[in-house]
Amino acid sequence: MLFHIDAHRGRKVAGRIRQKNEQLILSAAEEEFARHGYKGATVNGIAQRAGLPKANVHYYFNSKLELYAAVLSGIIELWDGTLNELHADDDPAAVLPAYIAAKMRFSREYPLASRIFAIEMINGAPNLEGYFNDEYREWFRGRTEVFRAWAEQGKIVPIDPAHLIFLLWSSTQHYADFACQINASLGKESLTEQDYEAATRTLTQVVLRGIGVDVPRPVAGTVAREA
Amino acid sequence: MLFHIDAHRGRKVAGRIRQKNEQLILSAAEEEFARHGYKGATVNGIAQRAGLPKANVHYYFNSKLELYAAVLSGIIELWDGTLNELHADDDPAAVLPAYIAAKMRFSREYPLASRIFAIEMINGAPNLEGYFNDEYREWFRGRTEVFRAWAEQGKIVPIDPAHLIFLLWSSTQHYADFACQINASLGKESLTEQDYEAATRTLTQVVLRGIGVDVPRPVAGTVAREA
DNA sequence: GTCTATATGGGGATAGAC
DNA sequence: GTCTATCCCCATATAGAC
Repeated sequence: MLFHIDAHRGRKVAGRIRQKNEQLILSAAEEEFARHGYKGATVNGIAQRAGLPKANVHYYFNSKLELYAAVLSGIIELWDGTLNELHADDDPAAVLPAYIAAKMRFSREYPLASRIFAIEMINGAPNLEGYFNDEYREWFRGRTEVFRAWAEQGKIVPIDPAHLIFLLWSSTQHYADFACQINASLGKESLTEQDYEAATRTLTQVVLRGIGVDVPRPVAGTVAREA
Repeated sequence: MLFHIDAHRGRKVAGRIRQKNEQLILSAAEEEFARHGYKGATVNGIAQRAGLPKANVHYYFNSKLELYAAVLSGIIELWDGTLNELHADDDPAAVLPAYIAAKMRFSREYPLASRIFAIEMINGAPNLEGYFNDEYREWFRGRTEVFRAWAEQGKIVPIDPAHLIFLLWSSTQHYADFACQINASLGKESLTEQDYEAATRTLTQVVLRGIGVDVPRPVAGTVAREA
């Protein structure tokens, strides 16, 4: 609780340094938490990865738990949203492929976020007390209604919407969370752009066809059968 | 390294006690590792759950890591096998529903095993060095060949077999690993037998239809529309 | 074989110099 | 704002009595 003397110039510089360091720490923490879980990650490891002494981590984030909470809240912000793009009057043949592609892109771009979230779920979400509340349940019910409406309008076959959503979530997140097993199965160090395209295509194909929607022609620009 | 005096009766009793205690510890360890991860679980917690003093855990399993390895190896034994039931000359319409049902049953009966395996994967399988070797890769390739053969015989539509397998794995394991989120979404404490039936049915329906196999009528004995 | 008491190390957190 | 040195707790592991 110190106040600085030279407010105008001092604060600007300090603010910049603070912002930079906090970001450094958050990125390092994300990596460590994803690799070792909450308990397994150490403040020391996070500090080293960030290139800072351990005490600085405690300076910016009072405790390890507080730091974890900050990482987690950043992830939650990223999380929601995508599924909200689907509406009852949409054409599933158009919006579902977009949704699957978005989720796959997410798995590829933010694998660490996906893994931290997954570990949190597996452990019973001990740090997300407030997240799964009545509001969440209502939101989910609203999302299932979209699929139910599609079925009623004959756009898709009658299907249990909740379990279909779970299928979409699991199959896409799998590419981030189980990357290790996937790489081993395919005999690669990591997946290429083409692998992700193949995964997205396969998933889209099975799901759309699976709910009775005609599979659209590949989007212009996608490799079709050159390989 | 003590030897007992009354060998014949003593050994039998000792063996029985040992077996019972080792089983108790393994079960307790499974629970703790699944809830808190490797580092997060404590030998104390495991001992308490098993109803034994901490030192006894070290007596039966020399170190925490050794105990974890024992738990993990039990899981790996359970793991493989199911996918081996599929053969090129099978009828996918018959064996795929059985496979999906078996995986779903596994998720329901051994959720802890599934979660420990999942955490291990997310962390990059640090304790499964030997597992993902050339033999594994070969095994996986063999499994993909089954689907390729089905496609060639016109039993299913042409599809990327590897990604289809990932879809089967992810969507079924999800019910064990993300039970927390699933329960919250459905507004339940835990899923009922009916929920699992609905999940299995939905999954089977989407996948079979998705790869161009006629969805079979519900198996005799299954509740069809009473609810 | 069982259990209490303890050694040892590592990790989170803080004091206090700069 | 930054960083070194240190405190203290807790977890693994073991020694040794019973």
